[in-house]
Amino acid sequence: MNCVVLIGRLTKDPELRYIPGTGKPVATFTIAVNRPFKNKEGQYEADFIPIQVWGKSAENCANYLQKGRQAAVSGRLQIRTYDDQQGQRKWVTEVVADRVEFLEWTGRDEKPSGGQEKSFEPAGLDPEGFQALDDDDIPF
Amino acid sequence: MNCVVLIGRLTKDPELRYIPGTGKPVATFTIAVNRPFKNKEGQYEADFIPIQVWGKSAENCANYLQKGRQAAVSGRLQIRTYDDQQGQRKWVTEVVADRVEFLEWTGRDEKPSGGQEKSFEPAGLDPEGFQALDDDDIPF
Amino acid sequence: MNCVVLIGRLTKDPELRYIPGTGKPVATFTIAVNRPFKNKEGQYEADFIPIQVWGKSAENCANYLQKGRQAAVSGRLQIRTYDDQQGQRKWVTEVVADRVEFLEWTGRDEKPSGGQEKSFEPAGLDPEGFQALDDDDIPF
Amino acid sequence: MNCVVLIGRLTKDPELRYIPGTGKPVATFTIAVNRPFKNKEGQYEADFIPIQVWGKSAENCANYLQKGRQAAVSGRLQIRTYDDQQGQRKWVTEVVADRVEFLEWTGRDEKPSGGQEKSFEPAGLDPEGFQALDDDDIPF
DNA sequence: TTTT
DNA sequence: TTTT
Repeated sequence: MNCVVLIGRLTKDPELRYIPGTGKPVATFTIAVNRPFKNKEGQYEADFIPIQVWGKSAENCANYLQKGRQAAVSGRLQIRTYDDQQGQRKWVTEVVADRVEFLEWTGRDEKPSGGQEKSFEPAGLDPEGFQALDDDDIPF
Repeated sequence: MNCVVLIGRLTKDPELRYIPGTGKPVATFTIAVNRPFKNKEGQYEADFIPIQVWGKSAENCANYLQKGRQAAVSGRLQIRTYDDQQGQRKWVTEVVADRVEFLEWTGRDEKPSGGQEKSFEPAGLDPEGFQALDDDDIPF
Repeated sequence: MNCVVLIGRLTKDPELRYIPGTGKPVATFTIAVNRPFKNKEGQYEADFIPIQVWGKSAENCANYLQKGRQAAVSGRLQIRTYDDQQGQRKWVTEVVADRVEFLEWTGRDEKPSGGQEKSFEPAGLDPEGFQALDDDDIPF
Repeated sequence: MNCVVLIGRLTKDPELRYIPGTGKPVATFTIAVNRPFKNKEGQYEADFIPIQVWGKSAENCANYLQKGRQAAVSGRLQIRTYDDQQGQRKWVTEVVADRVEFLEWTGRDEKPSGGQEKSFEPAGLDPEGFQALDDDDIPF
């Protein structure tokens, strides 16, 4: 059993790539999850948690999410190892999402300046956004 | 282990009561959680899940949540039995929340018509909204 | 978002059925999830939570789980309505599992009486036990 | 919202320390969480996830958990930074547990050799094991 | 090395 | 740098 649920805001726009060979889409981004308590300095802090999403859901994230947007993510914790340029073994902990929900939608904030907006659909209305990911075995 | 995380919209304004004797606040409401797939008729459906919140968090819900608002709830599943007026034993399943986050805030949608708005703070900025509930043993 | 994780013991052996027409397997059982606190009488209580499992995982549950066994279940909360024999509308809350893990194995308690035992594999070693369920739209 | 639920086995005995000054107990250990799918080589792998537990629950873990034991952990993901001996900034991801359940108990496997056993109570029967942690602001 |  |  390995379940994670997070709600937070993107620190940057998602990055979308396609795995060479298979063409499988994968999106990565980081969300800032606010802590529910203050630190010693009386300030709220956040945890910055890297997210990995595969398949059609990855493309939805690339299309509909941007820096600052709020999202809910469910998935599993995964630890990945790699060797850096100096040959040092490194560990990365990330959440492999099986589901991403978009918690803000342009229905509300569209046309602030009359400009053309990205169409923005909540994941809850997008059937393609919900498919399970089954391609976790391809590391970067 | 008994963990539940839900995101949905309130079907009505929360109801706030105070337990006679102890004065302990408790809020109840129902959230509509959209299902991520269509039914046979090609329609999305929702599950309507009753929520129970205790303590200071109950008062925050009563102050900041209203019908239609989006909220994230974490807590535990609880089954409560009672006998109805006809003496029939009934079962109620509900989520006893230990945490409620408010996912929309008037910073964005304030003054749509110039009317006076409820002040609306995200739970993430309200330290009082995060305290753990410790009084789950008082049934209705 | 609708995520549930439970750990408890089966109150009875699972029941396995096959949906007429599709032949889709579905298993149902109830788990007793102990509450982490005492009631007013100083006793621990449990919540008895109905579980529904589909597909190959349903057959695994029927084969490997029995009354008293401990299991971990993850899935989503679902509320189902039906009309009883008296034409009364009834509500049932259940957890539709997308994953069931078996937390005890006969490696430890095998052959208590020398009798023939069900073969018992932990879910963690049974690749078939992990497949996602995709057939949640068939109500009973 | 930041919820994690894991089930796995301890890779080593827990380490228990007391924070200088406050005397607050904190236990740390790593659990191996098996992945539900095989890698390219046809082998199952595991994620090794560091856990941090505070307060009375920390002492319970130190007393009742050992290398190889199975445990269920719920809590939140936290990312901690520190500077190593070379002055390099490092990131550590860990789960701060608010609840640990012990999934095996000596009631079953006691006296394999007639030796004296640690008394072993499941967390579900140990009221002290369930108290909330409120001291997350003390880093190592 | 970050979101609001 | 790991559990069963």
